[in-house]
Amino acid sequence: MPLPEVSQFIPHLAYDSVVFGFSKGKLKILLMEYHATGWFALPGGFVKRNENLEDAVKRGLYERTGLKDIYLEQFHTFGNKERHQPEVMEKILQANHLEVPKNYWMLDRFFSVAYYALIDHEKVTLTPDALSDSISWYEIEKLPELILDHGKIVQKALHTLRENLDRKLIGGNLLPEKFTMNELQAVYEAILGEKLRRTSFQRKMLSLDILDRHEKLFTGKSHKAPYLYSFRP
Amino acid sequence: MPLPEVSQFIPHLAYDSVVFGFSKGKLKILLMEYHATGWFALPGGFVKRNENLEDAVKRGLYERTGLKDIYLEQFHTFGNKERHQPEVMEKILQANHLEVPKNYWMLDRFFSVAYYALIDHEKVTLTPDALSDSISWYEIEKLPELILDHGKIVQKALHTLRENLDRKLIGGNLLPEKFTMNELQAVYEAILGEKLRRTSFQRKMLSLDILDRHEKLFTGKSHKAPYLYSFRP
DNA sequence: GATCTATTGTTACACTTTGAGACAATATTA
DNA sequence: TAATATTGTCTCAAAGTGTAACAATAGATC
Repeated sequence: MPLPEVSQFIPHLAYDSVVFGFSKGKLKILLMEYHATGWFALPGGFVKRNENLEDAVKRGLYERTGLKDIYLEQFHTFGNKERHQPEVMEKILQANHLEVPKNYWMLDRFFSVAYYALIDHEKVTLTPDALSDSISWYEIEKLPELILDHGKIVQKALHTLRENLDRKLIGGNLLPEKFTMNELQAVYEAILGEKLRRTSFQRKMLSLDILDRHEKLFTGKSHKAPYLYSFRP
Repeated sequence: MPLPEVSQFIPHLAYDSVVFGFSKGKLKILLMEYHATGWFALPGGFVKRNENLEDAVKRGLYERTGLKDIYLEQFHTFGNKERHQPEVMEKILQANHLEVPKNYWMLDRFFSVAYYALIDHEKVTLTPDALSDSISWYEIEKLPELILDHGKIVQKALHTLRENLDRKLIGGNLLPEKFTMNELQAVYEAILGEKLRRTSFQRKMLSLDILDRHEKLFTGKSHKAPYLYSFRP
């Protein structure tokens, strides 16, 4: 792998993405593990000289998840000078047997525009990039330590997600097309980190008039079968 | 005035600020008018190489308003490539009789991190910067046309301000230390762009338990005098 | 000083929303 | 057929909100 050249990219500017997914009742995010360092980081990248900011994020997400048309929200730009730790990036590059020139642009100070994404856990095809061993799901409750300020970025993403939960149609993006009311409630509970009342939740969701009710889902369990719902287009 | 050198600043990165004030029942923002162009813009600036992003914004606001400890919220970063219109900055510099070198850094593509600020209209001492004729207040309802995407930035700031109105203590930052309930209501109405019910508003504000009630304000008018309130520290 | 006017602070009442639980419906097992 | 677990709906109380009425009062008018 050749070293990226600064002529292709905007210097000093990067993005990081907090990609949320939901499976087995848990809220999870995607993390990358860099080669030979044991270091974990958010999936991020650089913006091309002639590329829209949001398109750069979509490009990065497409390369790593295979998904287009992802639900994306920009939530904060991190610009403290304490973010600048050139030895971190240097070690990551060296661990890939790359010869890092003096004053190489990737070692400069970077400002990072952070986005969160919501995706259907089942639909992704995870592909690590050239610098990393793996990209995979980690429970939001059990994250490893992350490089730089990525831990703070995750916390801020989660906080924003909670604030937006009532105002934007978030639940649907984390579930398949059709889902039961119980599954939707589990998503809300995982995001909020608290239990909700079943009856109140059902009444509230139905009163919002944003769900379509479909056929019942027979799971083979010995009890009443729940209806399937979808978000009204 | 000498041209700023790129060695001092982070290239490709700027900030813009939407500074809200309230007077005579109207919500207003600060705009600068550039020399000899008739062009209006938001107060903005660049980030020094060794400066925190937020400190750069505070520095710019201090230079223009004389205020420190300003209520600041970052709300979005604008990064579309359509923002890049080098002829605009070139004309602004030329109008100041500056010799603009070829490939001068200020003509490059810029990403702008946008903040809104809330200040007490009475406390400011407005000082234009070297490139502008004036900095002054404009009613949010009667803004002139702005350069680049600054009109969109204002709209997004206003939208965010409305969304945050219930969740953050916004009203107090736009008023003097002590104020009447009517003045507070006028701030809310100006931000939301709609009339509110007097009695519901009073009950709601008092029930939040965030206001201290002080002495009455005697204005000389022939009716019951209103109490003064302040936000509880 | 008595009365009038405009505005403020509070209360009353209807209506809506929410919390908490009860209850009926039902898919499968025993 | 009865038992069990879960779902969808309803009930009732508690809390919150829209609306209007009412009482309080600072100054003006007589």
